Amino acid sequence: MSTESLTERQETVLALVVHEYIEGARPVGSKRLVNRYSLGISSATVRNDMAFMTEAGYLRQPHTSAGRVPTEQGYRYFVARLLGDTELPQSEKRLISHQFHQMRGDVDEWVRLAASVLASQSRVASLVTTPLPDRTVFKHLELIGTQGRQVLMVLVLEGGDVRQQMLTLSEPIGQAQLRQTAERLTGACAGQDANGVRAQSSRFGTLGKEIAAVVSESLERADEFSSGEIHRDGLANVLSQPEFSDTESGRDALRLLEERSLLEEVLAKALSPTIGGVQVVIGGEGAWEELKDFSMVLARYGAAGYAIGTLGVFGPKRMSYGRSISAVRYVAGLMSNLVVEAFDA
Amino acid sequence: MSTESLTERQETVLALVVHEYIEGARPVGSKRLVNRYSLGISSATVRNDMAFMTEAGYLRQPHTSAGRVPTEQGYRYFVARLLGDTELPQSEKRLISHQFHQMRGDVDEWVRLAASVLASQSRVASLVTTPLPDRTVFKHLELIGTQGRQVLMVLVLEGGDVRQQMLTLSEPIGQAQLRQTAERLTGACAGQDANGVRAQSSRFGTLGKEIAAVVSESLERADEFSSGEIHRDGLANVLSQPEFSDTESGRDALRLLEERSLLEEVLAKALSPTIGGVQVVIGGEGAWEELKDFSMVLARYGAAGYAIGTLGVFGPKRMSYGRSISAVRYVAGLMSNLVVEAFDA
DNA sequence: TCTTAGCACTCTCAGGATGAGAGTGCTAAA
DNA sequence: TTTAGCACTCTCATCCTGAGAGTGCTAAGA
Repeated sequence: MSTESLTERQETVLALVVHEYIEGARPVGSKRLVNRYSLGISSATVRNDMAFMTEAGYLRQPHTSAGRVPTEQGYRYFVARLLGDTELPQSEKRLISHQFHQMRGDVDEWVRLAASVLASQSRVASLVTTPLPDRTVFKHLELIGTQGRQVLMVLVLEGGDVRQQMLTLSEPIGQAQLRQTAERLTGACAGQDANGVRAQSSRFGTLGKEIAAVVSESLERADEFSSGEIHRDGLANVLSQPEFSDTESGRDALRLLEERSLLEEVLAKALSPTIGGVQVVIGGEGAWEELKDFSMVLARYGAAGYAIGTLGVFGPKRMSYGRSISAVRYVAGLMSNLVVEAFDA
Repeated sequence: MSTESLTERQETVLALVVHEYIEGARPVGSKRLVNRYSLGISSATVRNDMAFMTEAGYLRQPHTSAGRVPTEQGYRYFVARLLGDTELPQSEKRLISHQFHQMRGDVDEWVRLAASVLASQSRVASLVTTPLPDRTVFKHLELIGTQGRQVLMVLVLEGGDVRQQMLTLSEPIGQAQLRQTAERLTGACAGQDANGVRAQSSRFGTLGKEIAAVVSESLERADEFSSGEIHRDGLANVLSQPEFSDTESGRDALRLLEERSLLEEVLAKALSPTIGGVQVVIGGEGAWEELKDFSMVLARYGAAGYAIGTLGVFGPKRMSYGRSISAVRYVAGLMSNLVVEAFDA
C-alpha cells in the first residue's frame, strides 16, 4: 500500500494492464502485452515492472504464475493520473442531444431517457434520481374539498414541484372557507421555507394553523435528503459482464441495485453537494463492504436554487471508466440544462 | 394437442408431476413419483399414464429416457382444473396487512410495498403500476405564472390525481388574469371529460381557448391506456431460478422485465378491464413469442370510478402458481381498499 | 381388460485424467 | 539496466467413464 510514485514506463505498463483487463476480463501477462503493443521493451522488463507494482500494491496476481489484475489502488491511480480528460465522440454527443431535444415531456420522461442513454453508453447499469428542489420553498397552496372532512391539499413549491396530500380536518369546512384560507396562507407564506411557515402560523385561525402545520411539516420532510425515486436501466448489461456470469454474484449485483436504502446512502454520502464534477467510487472505497466488487461513476445535476438530482452508472470495478465518466459528465450537463430551462422563462 | 379429458388417476399424476417439477426443477420420472408419494399403483402404471399424457400434449420428454416435464397445455390444465382455490395462510395475511397499515404514506410508497410483498411471497419478480383514474374527469385548474410567457399549469383530476405541466403562452399574461381564466375554466368544465372541455372551449377568450386545448389534450392523453410508472421488485429472485442460471437466459429475462413497452402491452391486453379475478398468462399464450419461457400472474386493483392499477408477478413457467395466485389476489384486495379509502371520505 | 414385474436399453452428468498454453521468477550475460 | 533462456506452476478445455435414473416393451397375473 505504499504510495511511492511510479516511473513513466511503469505508468505505461499500468495503463496498459488496466486497459487490457477491462477489454479482455482476464489477467494480463507480460508477453501478451509486448506482443500486442509494440512498446520498445522486452517481456522480462515488463515482468520486472509488474513485480514492482505488485509489491507496491497496484497490481495483484490471482495465483502464482497467472497474469496481473489491477487492485483498487491501481484503478484509482489510473483514473486519477493516467486517464486523461475523456469526452464522448462528437457524433455520439449529437445523437444523444438530439434524443433529448426530440422529447418534450415531463420530468419522468427525461429521467427515463437519461437512464437509457447512460446504460447504453457505459454498457453497465445506470441510476437516475428525479430532481428535487434543493431548498424547499413554499410558493402556492390550494385546498379542494372532496367529501366530509377529507380535503386534498395541493402544495406548489418554488421551482414548480407539486405535492398532493389528503388531509382529514377536525371538522367539515365548506369550499368557500377552504379557498379563503388557502389564499391567506399563500399570501403570507409565499417564498418561505418550513421554519418561515411555522413562524407565520400564529397569524391564522384554527383552520389556518392546522393547515400551516401540515404545510411546514411537508416542507421539512422534503428538506431531509430524500433522493426521490431512483430509476434504473441497463440491469441486463451487468449480467453480461463475465465476473457476474455465475448465478451467485449476478444475483448479488442485482440485489444491491434493488436495495434503495444502500443506494440512497451512497448517493448522499459519496457525492459532494456541489454540482459539476464527476465522482468515481471504486470498490466501495472502504466505506461499503457490500460494494467491494463494484464501482460507480456519479454526478449531481440540476442547478442550485432550482432542483438537484443524481445520476450515474453502476458496474464491476472492471468497467470502462473513460466511457462511463464521459457519458455521465455529458448527460449530467444535458439534464442540468433541462432543469434550468424548464423552471426558467 | 387433443383436448380429450383425463381420468382421475391421470389428473393425480399430472398434478404430482407439476408439483414435483416446480419443486425440484428437474424432469419427473415414474419411479420417483411412486417412491415419494404412496399412491397405490406401480411405476409401470404411472409410466402408461405418462405416455398417454405425453401423446395428448400435457407432458413432454426433454430426451428419450428422461423424466417428464409439463407442457404449457399441462400447466393450463393444472391451473384451471387441478389447482384448488388457494389462499395465503392466515399468519401471512396478518403480517402483510400489518405492514400495509403501518404505512401512512403516498401512493408511491404503497406501490413499493406491494411490489416488495409480492416478490417475497411469490419468490419471483413482481410488477406494480401506479393507479390511474379510470375515466379522466376534470375537477380543478390552477395557473401559476413563473417568468415571462412560462406558466405552470396544475390540473386536478376527479379522484385526486394531480398533473403539472409547463406551458409557454403566445404572449405574457399577468397573474391576475391567469387566476381569473383558471377560475372561469374550473367553473365551466368541472366534472367534464376531454370532449366536454373541448365543447365548452368556444365560450372562452383567446387565453381561455389556448388553455382549454391543452387541458383537453392532457385529459385525452391520460385516457389512452397508459399504465403509469411500473415498479419492479424481486428481480434477483428470477436469477435464483435454475432455468435462468446460465447467463444468456438470465439476461433475456431481465431484458424483458426492463422493457416497458412489452410489459405495458401485456398488462393492457391480457387483463380484462374489470377488477377482481386473477389472470394467469402461461408462456405468452401464443401471443408473445418473447414470453414463451415465462409466466405471469396478474390482477387489476382499485375501483371503478376511482383509480385502477395493475399488479402481478413474473417468473419462469415453472413457478408456484398456487403461491403466486394467492399472493396476487390478496395484495390486489388490499390495494383496492387503499385506493377507495384514500379517495373516499 | 387393466395392472404390474422384469428386462434391455438410453441418456445425462459428475468426477477424474491429461496435455496444451500462458505466465512467472530467477540467473547470467550483454 | 535490460534481456534471453530456462525450469517450473497453474488453469482450463477436452475426453473418458461409470453410476444413476428413466424409458418402452413384453408377458404374466388379477
